[in-house]
Formats: sequence, C-alpha cells, structure tokens
Amino acid sequence: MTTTKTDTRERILEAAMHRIMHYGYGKTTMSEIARDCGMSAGNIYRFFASKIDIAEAMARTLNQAIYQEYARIARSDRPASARLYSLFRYGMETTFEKLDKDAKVLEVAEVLSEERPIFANEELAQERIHLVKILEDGVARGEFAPMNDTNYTAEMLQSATMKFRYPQLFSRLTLEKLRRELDGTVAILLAGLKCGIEPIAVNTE
Amino acid sequence: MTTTKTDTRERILEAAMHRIMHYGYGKTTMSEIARDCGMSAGNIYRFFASKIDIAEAMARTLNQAIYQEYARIARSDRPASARLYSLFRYGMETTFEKLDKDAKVLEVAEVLSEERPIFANEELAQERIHLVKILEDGVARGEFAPMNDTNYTAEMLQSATMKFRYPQLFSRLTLEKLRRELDGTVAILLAGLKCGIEPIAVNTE
DNA sequence: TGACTGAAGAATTTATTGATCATTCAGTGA
DNA sequence: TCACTGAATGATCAATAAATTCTTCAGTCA
Repeated sequence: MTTTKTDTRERILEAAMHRIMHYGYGKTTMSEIARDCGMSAGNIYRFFASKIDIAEAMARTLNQAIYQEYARIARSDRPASARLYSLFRYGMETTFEKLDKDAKVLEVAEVLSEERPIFANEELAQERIHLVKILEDGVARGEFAPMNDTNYTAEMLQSATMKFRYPQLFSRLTLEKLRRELDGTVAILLAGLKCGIEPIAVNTE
Repeated sequence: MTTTKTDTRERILEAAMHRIMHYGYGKTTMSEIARDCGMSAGNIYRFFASKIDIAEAMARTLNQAIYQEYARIARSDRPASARLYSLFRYGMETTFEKLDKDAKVLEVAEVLSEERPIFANEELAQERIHLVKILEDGVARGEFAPMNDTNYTAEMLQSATMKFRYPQLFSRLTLEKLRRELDGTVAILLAGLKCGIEPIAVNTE
C-alpha cells in the first residue's frame, strides 16, 4: 500500500481546508499548509499550480454537497414549480447561512470570483443542468407552456434570481426579507413559465 | 438683485460637479471647490453638512434627468408591457453608458452606496412610482391580470432586474449580452404579469 | 446681524519601509 | 529516476510616519 500522488494531493487539500475554514484564505500561508502535511512549501507546487488553485479545489469540494441537493430536488416527483422554487430557495439559504456564521468560506468565494471569474460561470452552468431538467419535466407534464430553448430560459431564470445569489447584494437584508423577495420574484417567474413567454417587441419609443 | 443663500449653494454644487466629473470624488478637495467659488473651505459647511452631502446632491441632480425620462415612458400611451420594458432598458443603458465612458460618476455612486445606503433605497422607491403607474394602467386596460398590491409587485420586478442595475455585477458583460439577458428576463416577467401571479405554496420538501 | 475667513484639530490618505509570503528551481538523498 | 528540500526572488502586505484633507469654530468685516 504505497501513497500515490492523488493521496498526497488529497492530504494537502484537506489540511488547507482545515486551516482556511478556521483562519480564512488570506491568513493561511503555504508553509503552514505544508507544515501540517510534514513537507516543504515548495513541494505543494508539485500538486497545485498555485494557492488560488487550492481555493478552487476547496470550493469544488464544498459545492459537491450543494449539487447533490440540487439533483435531489430536481428529480423529486413534486410539481416542477415547487422544485424550481425549492432549488432557488435552497441555494439562497445555504449562501445566507454561510454569510451568517462561516464568513471564512465566503472569503474563498470572493477571492475566487475576483481571480477566477470563469469559475462562477461553471457554477451557474452546473445549476442550470438541474434547472433545465425541471423545465423539461414541467413542459412534458403540461405544467409549463412549451418553450423553444430550455437552456436559454434557465439562463434567464438565473438572471432574475441574481439578487439571491450574491451576498454582497443582500448582506444588508434579513433572511426574512430575502425570503419574501424570493417568494414574490419566483411567483412571477412561475406564472410566466406556466402561461408561455412571448418575445419582446423591441420598439424603444 | 442680491445673491441668496440658495444661489450660493447652487454655485458650490455646480463647481463641485465640474471638478468631480473631471477628477473624481476622491481627488476633489473641499478647498479646491471653495477656491473655484472664491471662498474658503470652511464656508462651504454653511451650505453642505459634509463632503458626502455634496455627492448626494450631485447624484440627485443627475437623477432628475433619468426620472424625467421614466415619467415620460410611464405616461406614454403605448402598451403597458412595452413601457415596462422601455423603463428597465433605459435604466440599464444609461448606467452602462456611464460605466463605459464616465467612470467618475460611477465613483460617486459607489461612495454613496457605501456611506449613504439609504439613498439607493430612495432611488428604487422613485423608480417604483413609475412602475406602479404602469402596472395599474396595465391592469385597468386588461393587459395584465389583476393583482393585490401593485407596489409589492413593482418591488418584485425590481428584485428580478437587480442584475441590470449594478455595474459591479455586469462589468464583465458586453452591452449586447446584457440586452439579450434583459430581454429574456423581462419577457418572462411580462408573461407572468399577463397571466396572473399565484402565491407560492411554501412547502419545502 | 449675518456672511465669511483662517487657524486648529481630527480624521483620512498617501508614502515609505520592513517583513512576510507565494513561487521557482538548482540541488539532495533514497 | 523520483519525491522532495530549502534557499533565492519578486510580489504583496502590514506598520509606521508624514502629509493632506475634512470639519469646526472663534473671530472679522461690512
């Protein structure tokens, strides 16, 4: 039983996550992580190209749980509208919880959105997979009106729920108010999905 | 013809706006503004309680033009849906233009949202007046389904269009992509308004 | 009396320097 | 050869001092 390269990578990631969750990304140094693993800082670079890559790997790991819950919600047999609402609500509440009592994780999110802007797109794309599934289910069941491009519609739903995704935006609101807004917003969106969307007549006058 | 207190205030505001638009809020000092008006810095405080109050007055002045356009759009006789779309689109495009070629004004917006968080709420409330008018028109004409509380609905529309309001959020997108997203988002919202919104059955499972 | 000044103090910014940190890589030892 | 070290380097950060700027207010002038 020899330790493989993957094992070592895992060990480093685990040590990093421990430290980062406790002290934050900025206050965690490469040599601390290395010391926790009984190796030199330089050696970490054989497994991660940079410190921000460790943060990215950490975020990916943490996202697993969220994506699993998304998948669970998407494939439940409740009405599509209920699943759509649950999905957005779950996303918002998890984010809010982190904001509330685990600002360290949030720091990672902030650094990532600054230095790895593409990563946020990947997260959205991942969420969209489940949105698309729910939309297609909903259309198939006659719950939603038929639509041309479910992926496009999912993107627009994400645009409209942007406010509930970014803590910087809602940091001043209470969870209660956020819920009220999410409910109201999703209610309009669901009504639109039910009745069928007509393209806008672009006529600015 | 004597100069009144209001006149002097106007002169100060004008001088400040000139400087701020050219050099930015941070790089404009009270004594520069005072010099431009031929007075001492101390005297400005007889007309404005603080520097940030000058920025607020400046923002209010600049907003006048936007509110006028909102009013014009709201009271046109086009279909309510077209007016709603125009209003959001106009708001987005004006903001984008500022972002694009007049970042100085944006700095004022940023400082204000930091130090006068209530001001942003006032702006939203102002916009909502016109949204409510359009919604009520739309309901009266039978274009939108009846709704309990037009002000609440207007708030939710603002939530859903949050993304098109804050340059920090869309700074990475092109105007073309933003338009596509705004169109798609508003299309869903309009469909919802047309068909009638049902409250969400809050049943998270 | 009321508009204003200018000096003084408090608060904030900027500049500078030293320390820490991320990252690289020539070299070691198994 | 392969996993790793540790010193070197440049970048970033923190701390401090210096300078600027905001703000106040006692006092001037008309």
